[in-house]
Amino acid sequence: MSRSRRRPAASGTSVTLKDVANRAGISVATASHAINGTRKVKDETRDDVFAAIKELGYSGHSIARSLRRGRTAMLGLVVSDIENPFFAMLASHVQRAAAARGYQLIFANSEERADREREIVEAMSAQRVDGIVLAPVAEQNVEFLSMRRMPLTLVNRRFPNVVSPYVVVDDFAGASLAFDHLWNLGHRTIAIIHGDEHQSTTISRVAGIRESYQRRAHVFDETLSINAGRSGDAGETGLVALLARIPRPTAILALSNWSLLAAIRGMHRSLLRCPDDVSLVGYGVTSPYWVPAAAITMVEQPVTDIANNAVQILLDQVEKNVTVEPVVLRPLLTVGQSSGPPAIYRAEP
Amino acid sequence: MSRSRRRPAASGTSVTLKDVANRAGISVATASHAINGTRKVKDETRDDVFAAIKELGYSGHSIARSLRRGRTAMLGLVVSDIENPFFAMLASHVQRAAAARGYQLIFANSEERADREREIVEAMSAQRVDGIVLAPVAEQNVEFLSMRRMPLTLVNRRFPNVVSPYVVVDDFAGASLAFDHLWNLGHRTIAIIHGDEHQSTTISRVAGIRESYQRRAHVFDETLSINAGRSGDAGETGLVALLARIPRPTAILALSNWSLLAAIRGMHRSLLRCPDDVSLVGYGVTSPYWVPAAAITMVEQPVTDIANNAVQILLDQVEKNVTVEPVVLRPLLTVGQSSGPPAIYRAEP
DNA sequence: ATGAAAGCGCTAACAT
DNA sequence: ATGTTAGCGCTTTCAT
Repeated sequence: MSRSRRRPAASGTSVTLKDVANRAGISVATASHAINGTRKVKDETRDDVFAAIKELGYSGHSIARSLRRGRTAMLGLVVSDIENPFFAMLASHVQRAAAARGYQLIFANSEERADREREIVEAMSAQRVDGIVLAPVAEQNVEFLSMRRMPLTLVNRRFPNVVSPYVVVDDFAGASLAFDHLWNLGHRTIAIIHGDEHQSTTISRVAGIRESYQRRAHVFDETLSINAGRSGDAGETGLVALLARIPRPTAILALSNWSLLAAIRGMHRSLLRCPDDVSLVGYGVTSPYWVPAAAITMVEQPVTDIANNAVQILLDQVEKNVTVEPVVLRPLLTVGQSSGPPAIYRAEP
Repeated sequence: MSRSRRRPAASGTSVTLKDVANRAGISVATASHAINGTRKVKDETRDDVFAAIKELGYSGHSIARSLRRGRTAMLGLVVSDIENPFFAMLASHVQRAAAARGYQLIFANSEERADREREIVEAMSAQRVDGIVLAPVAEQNVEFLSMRRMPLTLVNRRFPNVVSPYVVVDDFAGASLAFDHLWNLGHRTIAIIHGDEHQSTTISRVAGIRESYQRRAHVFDETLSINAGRSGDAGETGLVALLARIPRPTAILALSNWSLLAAIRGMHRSLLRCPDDVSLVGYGVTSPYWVPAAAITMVEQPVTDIANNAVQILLDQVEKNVTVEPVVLRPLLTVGQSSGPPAIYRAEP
């Protein structure tokens, strides 16, 4: 006898597994097993189940499944600035990699703010995502997640004092690659524009430049180095001043996406063209809406590899409960049309 | 007596509401009500509950809550190209608006492909999101969601034959705005670059141009119109050809983000500068990594308003079950440094 | 090869 | 003001 005195879920006309089982004339257990392939089911029964599914338009209830299984099949992705083409591309590829392995992606933008990041990781934690890919802002939020045993993979930046799997690019090597390219072309007066000096990426890249000079028994002229930060026009303004010097730097090495933008604008304002007036090498990603491939000589961050590796080692933790090793990827120098020998080697004196 | 013969959820050491209730020496009902404020609880008891929560590090289980309540507090966002700065900004603002109202955001990128879009909406549907903000690709997928009674708000594009709430910008008015600006400066030979001709946005914008000519008893010279599509360099190449014409167009009107990029590249290749050689007006969004505000005269899509309205009318459907009216926003012309009177009005003949 | 039924952790109707 | 408990829809153990 049916009492039905409770009608909590606003389930509407939602069709459940029980409905499917009834329609197929079997038990919910068998229906479940038929769907998931978790145990042998007679072919005929299985066909009945799928027929019923189709007829009723059943589509499963992943919330109920998650509650029972203790897994949500959802991953979190936290980026620090979705308008930065690097993170836009990262989001795109992480989402694709996650989907390919049966996971949905919850996405959020911390806007480089530690408090936003805290809210986000707490919300994702409460939402019981199975793991998080995090482009971290504040060390303390990483610790919060570690404390709660949340499977975690850091990308882009990492913190020396925090043990957590990460996927980064060898920025020291990348900067050296760019420097060697310019040096071998004959450049000796190279302007450097870099991002926020507190970030591990900037530190490694600048260290790479410094070491490249040392290796050649040269001194790194600090006055040729500009901090473009991550917003504002300090980089652009600084570069304009630098390009007005005599003798003028023969090359510009922009060590981040934002720096590259500053460099392009500064050159434009100085009415200089590359590679004729000055060579330009960037560091970051290429994307149609941003810098088209091969237009500018670039140290390319392998964003697809970063995304794939991040998802891979995150799911290794989630599914196999395996302790994973950090991944350090090699950047690649793509020679484009923006760099060439310094003018002095060509025509005029 | 405890039997505990089942240990399904890999819950680890997860602390539940029951633990909190035990610790506070009360029932789970009271604990629940204290947390949610769903009924009167004695102040002292309430304090005990929150003390217990803090001590045990309890953080709720939104999966269980979702199952019981029939709501997930999650919204879906499907964009067609996350690398396009318009959608990157949209994602950022939709996520923020959703978070402000207590909703998490599931995000996905359809890459302009109907089949990807289908997978995505099916997955989100199975995930029981409470509603979806969709930048649609295929009409049929919109119908699929309508059929399943999924609360839905379309953005950017809409389909004439589908009834579904939407938030769009008045593209007809926006194009007229841009045209009037150029016309009033004295331009009469205006090159048009637009996006994919099958999209409703392109159709409205081009119609706006056409009508603007008619209103002035002029004929729209179709040979001045270029289709830049949404990728490739057709726009750039077409523009270079157009700018080689004699007499040269005195202005370029780029009717989409992608068209604007094509225009900038085409001008660059033609060694022309704006506004001195030719005026340029764009249509889309401004963003530091893309086109900085005020650098280029632009019809700006009010992306923050789009996002806020989309979330607003989506949640009106979800929470109030209200039938909502579509929203048509007015675009805004921002005059920047890229447009001025045609050269003929200034110095040379 | 299949079923019966116990919960996953929570909310809320029905108690007191 | 608080407690008891059914049940959201599913997976999975135990039993047949």
